[in-house]
Amino acid sequence: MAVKPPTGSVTIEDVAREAGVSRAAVSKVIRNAYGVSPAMKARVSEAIEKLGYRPSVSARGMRGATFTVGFEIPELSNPFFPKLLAGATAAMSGSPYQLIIAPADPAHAEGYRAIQALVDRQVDGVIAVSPLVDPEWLEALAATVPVVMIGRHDRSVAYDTVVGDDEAGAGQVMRHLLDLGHKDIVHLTPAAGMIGVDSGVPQAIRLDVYRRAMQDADLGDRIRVVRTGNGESESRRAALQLLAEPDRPTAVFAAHDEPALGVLHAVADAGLTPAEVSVAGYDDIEIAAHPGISLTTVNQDGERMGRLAAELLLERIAGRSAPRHEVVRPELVVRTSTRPPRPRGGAARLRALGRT
Amino acid sequence: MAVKPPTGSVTIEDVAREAGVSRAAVSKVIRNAYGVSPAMKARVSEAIEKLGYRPSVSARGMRGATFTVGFEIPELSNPFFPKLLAGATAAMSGSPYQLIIAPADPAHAEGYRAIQALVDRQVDGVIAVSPLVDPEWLEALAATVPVVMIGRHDRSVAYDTVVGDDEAGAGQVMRHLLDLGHKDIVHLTPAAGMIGVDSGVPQAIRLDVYRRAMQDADLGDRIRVVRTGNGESESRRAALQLLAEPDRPTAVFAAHDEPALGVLHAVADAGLTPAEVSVAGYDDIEIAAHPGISLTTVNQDGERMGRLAAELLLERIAGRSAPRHEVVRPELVVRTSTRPPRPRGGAARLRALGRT
DNA sequence: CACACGTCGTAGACCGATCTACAAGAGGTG
DNA sequence: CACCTCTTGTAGATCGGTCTACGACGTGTG
Repeated sequence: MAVKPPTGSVTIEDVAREAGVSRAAVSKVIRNAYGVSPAMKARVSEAIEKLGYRPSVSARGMRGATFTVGFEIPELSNPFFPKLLAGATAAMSGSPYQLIIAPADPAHAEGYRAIQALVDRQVDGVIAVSPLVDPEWLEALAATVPVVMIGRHDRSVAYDTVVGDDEAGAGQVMRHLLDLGHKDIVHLTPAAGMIGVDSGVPQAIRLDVYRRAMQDADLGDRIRVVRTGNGESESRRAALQLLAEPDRPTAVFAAHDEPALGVLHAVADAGLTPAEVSVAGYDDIEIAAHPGISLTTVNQDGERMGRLAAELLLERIAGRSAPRHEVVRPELVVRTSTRPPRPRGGAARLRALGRT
Repeated sequence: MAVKPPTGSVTIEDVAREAGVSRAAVSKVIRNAYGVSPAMKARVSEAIEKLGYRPSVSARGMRGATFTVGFEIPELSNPFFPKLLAGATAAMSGSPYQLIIAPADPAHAEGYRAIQALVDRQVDGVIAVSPLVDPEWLEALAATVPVVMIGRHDRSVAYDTVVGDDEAGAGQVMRHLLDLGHKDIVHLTPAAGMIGVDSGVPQAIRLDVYRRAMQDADLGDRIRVVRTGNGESESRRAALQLLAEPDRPTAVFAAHDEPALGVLHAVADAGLTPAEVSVAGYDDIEIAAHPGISLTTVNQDGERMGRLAAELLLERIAGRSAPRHEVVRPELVVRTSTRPPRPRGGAARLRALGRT
């Protein structure tokens, strides 16, 4: 067996008695602090081993560090988030720090509660993915404990950030669609309530880029934004309605891969294929590469983002106070869900003629 | 703002001073224990509110409960596990308990480390999905803290279990494939090292059911088991080799949906479709229902399993000591990735004739 | 030989809560 | 009016570590 079985509650006191030394001595050994003779270290280590002693993190937390970092995350269902976690876990793997994850219960005040729960547990640092929490609140938080935020475009001096270049990523998607010849491009994005007013959440930026790209291509009058929840099923429903309209769009740019999957689903449900309606997403979740899906999307390298966040946090914990803001360059991945638009007959063509 | 900003470190002492009462009084109020007059409660609550006081979980943990339950989980990349978490989070949502998740770092002793980390942090209970940890170790653990294991078929009196009926689920898959007329059915399962010897892990049972079903159908000589890692890419490679063989199987039964996706991927890569090679999985992850995938699989209702596990754990924490073992009934979901086998020419037909 | 110094180990305060035991005061009863 | 009981609040020990201050014990130096 790799590990000793957990033994009821052996305290530092027990170890001290067993080794015939003081509590302080044992404490020194386990922290390998200065002032320990090899002989004593050996005796104490032996006692620890024999009794299966494990220091209580709670007791430790009362004075010093807990060697725990907290990762707050909204919904695990979107496969992009586990990528962040995987990256962070890997980066943390060598360090003495343990990662614990607090899921933000969507039923409760989005993020706040989960982050609070971590802080209450005396974590030595926090990584969070809550784009909606108030900047001032975060500043106050960051004054208490090192904080790294993922996916925020604001630049506080109090906390670090890791974020993808959504401007560039969304720009690439729009250029791609426009280059293919699409003009009726709909943007699918989370409901307004889910995007803070100019909070700089990624979705808000993607939306903005969409609008500007359409304007710049002289398609300002064809701008159309559909709001829907995250998750496949909601977006599928929304897309079904959209596709049933007489002059349906020729392309849909979804703010994330999950809703994009919903749109693809709807396209299939409506008896259509990407040849009729192109679909693009954002994140490049693993399944997007599957031949049955083959979704054009933007790769953000979530693992790298998670790794970066963990590294920044460890630096902060180690003492750095100057803020750092890392931007990860995204990359368009073209697959078969986006194709040139097919010329259509009837109403759409007439409308197009009437306009030009 | 929904929540007060985190204020440095307000202790119970500060609150007591502010309200002009003793520490013990404040403690009583926050635990809403007996012996508090409405007047004092009001004064104290006001002080708590005013100072933004939050009790330290570490300090609490030193004597009593931490109101924290730990969830150990291997790899988040398989979308089935987040389902468990979602269920547990939902079930916990009403209770005063906070869920924290410890990812089992695959680089380190599988599960042990993560579970230990949780116990070190004084959680009031543990839910774990480590099918490989030693039963004796678990018994020792369960003597210390309430434990619920997910996906184990052993029945200890020390800990509760929540598990799918893999016998039934795998049986349904095999019956389905055999009914369709398949004879050359390959089973894809994790490498032997990943399945403990008769530890009763789900994969071992599915494998066993596969073997017996083949025997019972007089296809004992066509039994073929391919070992591969979890994850899409490994199984995809393995499947590509398999499909390149002269007499490739007509159906593949994968022990999980993730490897099943890999097989589907390989089928497409090889220029084939499920009409030539049927594929079945297990778990019914969300994407399986997507028309581009349409994977026949077994629904396990992961959310329900997570919810059950959380409920059992809360019961244990509340004092129950008699063990409970919940079995969730799985259900075959037939989609288009499984179809009747096509008669083939050449070698395969000759071989078949020679046998019969 | 007295003194300073470096090394090793210990005593005890301290962190922030909980919880037991007890005291003070209010109200009821014979 | 003494006595009992019930309610309400407090003092102080306690949990298991960390950390500072200090003492004891060689060793080297003038």
